[in-house]
Amino acid sequence: MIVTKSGRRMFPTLQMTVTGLQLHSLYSFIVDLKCVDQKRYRYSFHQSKWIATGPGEPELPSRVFLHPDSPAPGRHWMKGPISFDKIKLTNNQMDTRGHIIVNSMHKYQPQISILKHNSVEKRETFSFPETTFIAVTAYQNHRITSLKIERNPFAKGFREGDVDDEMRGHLNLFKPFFSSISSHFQYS
Amino acid sequence: MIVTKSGRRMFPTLQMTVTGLQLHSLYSFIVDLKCVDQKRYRYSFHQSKWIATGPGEPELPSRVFLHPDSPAPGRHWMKGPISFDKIKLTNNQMDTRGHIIVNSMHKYQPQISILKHNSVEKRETFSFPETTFIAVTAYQNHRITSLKIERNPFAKGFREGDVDDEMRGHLNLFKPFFSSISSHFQYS
DNA sequence: GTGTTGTCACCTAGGTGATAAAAT
DNA sequence: ATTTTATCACCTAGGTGACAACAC
Repeated sequence: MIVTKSGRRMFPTLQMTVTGLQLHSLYSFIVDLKCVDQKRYRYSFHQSKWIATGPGEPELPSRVFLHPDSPAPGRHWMKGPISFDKIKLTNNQMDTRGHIIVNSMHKYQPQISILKHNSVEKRETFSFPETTFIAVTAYQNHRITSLKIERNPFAKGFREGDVDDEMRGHLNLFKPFFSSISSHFQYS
Repeated sequence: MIVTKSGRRMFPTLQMTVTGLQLHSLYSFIVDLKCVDQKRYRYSFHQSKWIATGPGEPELPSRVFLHPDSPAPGRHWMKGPISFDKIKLTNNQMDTRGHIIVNSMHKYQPQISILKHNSVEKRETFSFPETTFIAVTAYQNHRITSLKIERNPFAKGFREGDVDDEMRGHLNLFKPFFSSISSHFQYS
């Protein structure tokens, strides 16, 4: 995942559906990033894979992303997929804009917390392994670059089309969808 | 104010500051448009003014604009000016997008309501005379058109500049501000 | 004649990876 | 040698009034 000083969105977007909430109780949804191991990674071009290369940076002041709809009744959250597309990542430890701070070349696991606003607050935290990533300031793997260019609408300018837009639209019908990672959670 | 089928923002933007709210009580802010008289208007080019010309259209199904921050604690609303820039007006009576429906060539008075979410709900409605307007599908008065072009950033393409942007920036320092109508209310 | 609609060029605002320069 | 930064062209997304065509 690309990380910049001014903050970069995640792509694909973190997204989830949830069932089992109480229709009229208030909930908040919070995302944070857990550094999965205290290791620095480097990409081996020969082996085409990431390799852990020893002790990483110290843990960073942890920031969280509060979903802008929070707090909202269960009814609202269950209307459809909950999208975290406004999350921005930065490697600037002095960031003042509230973005989530990460160390480049480190591996992260997004965590989602559901906060239930009752007389007693209840917090439940969970994560989906399919959403782990390594933060970078420049892509290390050409196939990741291609995937992002193909799937992110904002990178359309880098697509080199032997097919025009209309034809591409038809072709896309046969490709797996990949503009968000959609996970599901059953609240209980 | 221009009105279209698909919905048009208001310009200048409705905006207000409020004091006197309880810091931790929840409030919602609601805007609606009151048809000030059941009259249709036409613009007299000779007299350079609007003239009432008899009975207007029947009252329309009233729609309201709920400020997207609602509900929020008093503390939030008093942090700074509350902007209603997302309001959109339409003349399409079949509108399905939740925009506020108005009749063209009729005069309207925006109303703001503060809803206090307590054990007992309290609603207080008020309006600022400086924000009345007549809805149109095309500008009738050339001086209004000029004002909008001068002040609305999105209309920059229609400014015919004998001065470049940097020079204009300096000149603007001497002009009265007119990109929003900012009113104040003391809650009690 | 009068008012409305759809389309357009021209903007604001901001999200992409490429690239060269800089930092480490 | 490796990683980071700043800038850029090229997009998405959507807000302007002008204007010609249209409806009544």
